[in-house]
Amino acid sequence: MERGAIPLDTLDGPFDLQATVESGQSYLWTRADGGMYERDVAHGGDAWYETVVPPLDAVGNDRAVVRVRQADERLVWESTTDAVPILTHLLRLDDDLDAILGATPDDSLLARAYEAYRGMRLVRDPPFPCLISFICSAQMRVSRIHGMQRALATEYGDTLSVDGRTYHAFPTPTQLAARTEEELRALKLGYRAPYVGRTATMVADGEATPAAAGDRSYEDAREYLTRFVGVGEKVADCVLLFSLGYLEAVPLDTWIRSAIADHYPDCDRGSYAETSRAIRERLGGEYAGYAQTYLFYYLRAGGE
DNA sequence: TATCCAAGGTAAGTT
DNA sequence: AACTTACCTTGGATA
Repeated sequence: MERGAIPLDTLDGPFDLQATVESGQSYLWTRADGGMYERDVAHGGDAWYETVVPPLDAVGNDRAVVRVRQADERLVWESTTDAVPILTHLLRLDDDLDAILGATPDDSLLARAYEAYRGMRLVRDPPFPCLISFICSAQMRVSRIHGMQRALATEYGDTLSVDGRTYHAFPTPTQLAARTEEELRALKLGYRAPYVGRTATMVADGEATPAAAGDRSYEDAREYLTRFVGVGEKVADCVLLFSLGYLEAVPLDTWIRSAIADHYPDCDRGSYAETSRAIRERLGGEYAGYAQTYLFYYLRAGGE
């Protein structure tokens, strides 16, 4: 594998790999020590994280195995190709985090969340795996969502062997579409199994693709994504925020809804669309999704 | 040890 | 359009 390192002082603002990868935005990385979401890694800890990256339109890469760890103020990587453009894309190393956080409103809850997870960035997950991940996320715990994605990759994705280690790529739409509902239920997807199968079939058949939402304005893009089975407004917002770069998207999940009830009650406007507009405005508009993701991670970890 | 419950919601059926 | 209800599974809480 090729090796390299990205000095973190070349970025605009801080970076925290553990917070970025384990905050519940992406379910496509695994920690090499196996402790993902379960055993604590101190912020700034030096665990290896690894993933198989599909070809990305924005990067122009071939499929690649990427391993990365944060140590000594650097992002150290090993990869089957040059990982710098891939990591820059996936982990949003090109964001000016100081400017983004600086542009959000003066708010004591947000300030505590920013302080607790200083350096956490949003991710840019590959669109199809992101879509499937969040279809699986309905009424499910973070660690189990991750387990489902690992099971899908292990069972139905390509197996790669590099330097004596085995990696599993996330299944392609065609690979997933070939599975029956019963097979997917056997992976403990529950009632999400037919959603995953039918959505994979839609993509495999060329009927629609999540990346196609990216050409639209934010609310049109959200509406577009709800054509996929198992995708409502909340899951659509997750795909827009964590894959397609709509940083204004604020997924109204259980945690942000409780934050609205406790801290921004005037933003509860009844319907998803109207509440979404109100909280988006309250969290600063353009980068409201950054604020949402800090709040989600902070509140889920027990912060108040 | 047994039971209960909520987990990053959505689809389908009613009013 | 807004409101109900069913839905798989399981780890952790409660009895």
